Amino acid sequence: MCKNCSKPYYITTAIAYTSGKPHIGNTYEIVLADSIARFKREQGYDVRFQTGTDEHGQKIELKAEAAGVTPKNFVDKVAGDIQTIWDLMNTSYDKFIRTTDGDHELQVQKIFKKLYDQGDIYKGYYEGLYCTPCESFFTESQLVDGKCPDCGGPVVSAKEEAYFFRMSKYAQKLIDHINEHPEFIQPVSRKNEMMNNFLLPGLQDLCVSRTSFTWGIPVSFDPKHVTYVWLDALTNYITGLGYDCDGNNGELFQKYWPADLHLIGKDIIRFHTIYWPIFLMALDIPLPKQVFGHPWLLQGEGKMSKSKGNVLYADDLVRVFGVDAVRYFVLHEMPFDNDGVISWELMVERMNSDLANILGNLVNRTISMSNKYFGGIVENKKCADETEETIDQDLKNTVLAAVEKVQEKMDQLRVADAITAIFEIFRRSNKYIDETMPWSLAKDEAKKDRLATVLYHLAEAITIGASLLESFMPDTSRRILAQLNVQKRALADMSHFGLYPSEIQVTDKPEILFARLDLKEVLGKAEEIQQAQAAGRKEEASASGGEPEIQEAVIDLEAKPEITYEDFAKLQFQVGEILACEAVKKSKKLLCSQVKVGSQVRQIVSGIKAHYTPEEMVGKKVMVVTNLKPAMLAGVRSEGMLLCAEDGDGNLALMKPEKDMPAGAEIC
RNA sequence: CGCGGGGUGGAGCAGUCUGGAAGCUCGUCGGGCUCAUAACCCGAAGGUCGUAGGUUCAAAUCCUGCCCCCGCAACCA
Repeated sequence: MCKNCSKPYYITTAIAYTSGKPHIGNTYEIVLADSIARFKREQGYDVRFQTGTDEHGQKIELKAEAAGVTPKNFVDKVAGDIQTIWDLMNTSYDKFIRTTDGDHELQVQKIFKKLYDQGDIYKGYYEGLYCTPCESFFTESQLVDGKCPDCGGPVVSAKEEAYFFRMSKYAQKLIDHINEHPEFIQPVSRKNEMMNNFLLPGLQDLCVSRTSFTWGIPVSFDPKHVTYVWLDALTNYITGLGYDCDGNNGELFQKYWPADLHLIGKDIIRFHTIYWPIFLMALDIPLPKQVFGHPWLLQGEGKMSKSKGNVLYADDLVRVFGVDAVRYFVLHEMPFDNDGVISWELMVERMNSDLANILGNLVNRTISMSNKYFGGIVENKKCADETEETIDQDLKNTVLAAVEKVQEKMDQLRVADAITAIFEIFRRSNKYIDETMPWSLAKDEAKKDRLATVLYHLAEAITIGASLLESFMPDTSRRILAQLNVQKRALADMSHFGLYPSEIQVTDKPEILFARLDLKEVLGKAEEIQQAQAAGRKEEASASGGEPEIQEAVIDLEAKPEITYEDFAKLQFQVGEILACEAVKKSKKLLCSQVKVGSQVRQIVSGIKAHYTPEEMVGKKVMVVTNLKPAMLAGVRSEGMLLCAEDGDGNLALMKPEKDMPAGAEIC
């Protein structure tokens, strides 16, 4: 009877990198996955939903060092924070895997060994240009004027021993698979991108080990190497199910693999549609059925950045709007294959218009009328004359059509469209109230049965709508159903309108589901949150006392190591006069100035195009570092550096002498 | 010619693959209603679908050139 019953469905998100707190864009992915997982359960599938954290790598090693803790302590903290946010968002994952889990690490080692033994992984050399003090490799194109882009020091050709995966061996097989399974990469537009840019030109072998850092899973047979990112991270999808390289796979693996859906950000599609399938082929494991690269959620007012203090975090948003409103927002506002926009203004608009007005108010007015006219008893009197019957039928049709449409859209992973379809029910219900005018019926005792019928239809429509809402706004769904005093309607029972039990008593105290918000107040809160961020969440010691002054943003920089006077004396600063200035062609940020310093004129390139026009640069006397080694920027030689002050928003101001001084004057 | 995404009424988007009367939500204006969270319902105004060409009986949709915006990358000396 139930065609999907106990049919397994395995869905995963990408594992979050534990280098810091995830912002709303990261959080979007888990909420999206959750809504799909919940809906699949609703459809009768036996769902397994896995998420987790990616915890290795040099970046974490360095961050932990900077924080003065061990890498393990560092990732324990961040992974905890991430899981807390996932839980706050009410996501129904079954497994939270961490790449530092013992069983994962063990399997990664075994997989590495197996692939090595069968010849897919070979030992070679990572060749490149190496900067010794930075302990980093660079490619030719990364170098700046032939020097290390980080420290400006010399680089030498060097080889680092490393293990590589022979990608080319499986390329044709993968190309065939992708061609034969057009649904494999979603949205389809991404498929061509992968084919044309990576697969067809020929795959390069992938470096899968490193010796330059130690925070990773050691290669069992060559412990100075640690497994490098993708072989470690991607395998979480199988190790989390109890995959065993020796063949003793756990029950979960047998039941749920291959995965039905890997939900990931569009930035890592390449790894999931090329490297991951090839690893699986090498291990002789079936490929996942579908990889969906979702778009990004972008901040309305420019790019999110920590220094601007405008990064949106789920917990901050939840404090202002509530969990379900934030879920609604990210799900609804995110189109299928374009990036979505998020801003405080848009969230307030959605909150007020959709959630408070259309949904919350509908539930509220319906329950209020039931109480007012029938003491809260909802009863289907099945009373309608011919014209009334037409109106009723249209309501029913709309509701049943929405049920169909939601399923159709969810099958295509078009979550935003599915939500829109649910709201069709609520919109139509509001209209139904106007068409039937219950307050008018209530004035005529003879129309009592018709009135009861109208209210019954509303209760039924709302029950179906609220039940559908469970996948997207679980808590709201539960609260509405509780007010109507009914159980959630199963999806399988939604093909008929009118299953709401007759003579039910609804609540006599309708609760406000979503209170309308005042935009100004919300923007005020947003301001507070931004300031808290900008202040680095520092406790403001002098919170009490003192007169409020016009506040200047606090900027605290990470302190650099102390230097000696000798160090300082190596620097030469002079006043320079800008004689001419023009934009550097083919560059977005650079201005090229001719600067008079003493008797010389030197050419200096600066990344200040966003802040100064070439015209206003001319004539300025500014502070110049004159003994900096010349460098090539965007193909233009730069012989020094103009000094600027930079505020927390990235605004720049050139440093000028306080009194007029001749070009060439030493600054000391 | 670095890679990619995009330019549709005031705002945010759909529609483009598979040409055939320009759609949705919000906002604005007007009207209706009063059960309800000043919420709900109806109507209207507002777009030569970035631009210039081309193909076609027909182009937002296909083709070509150009302009602009946004990510990434590279160059923030």
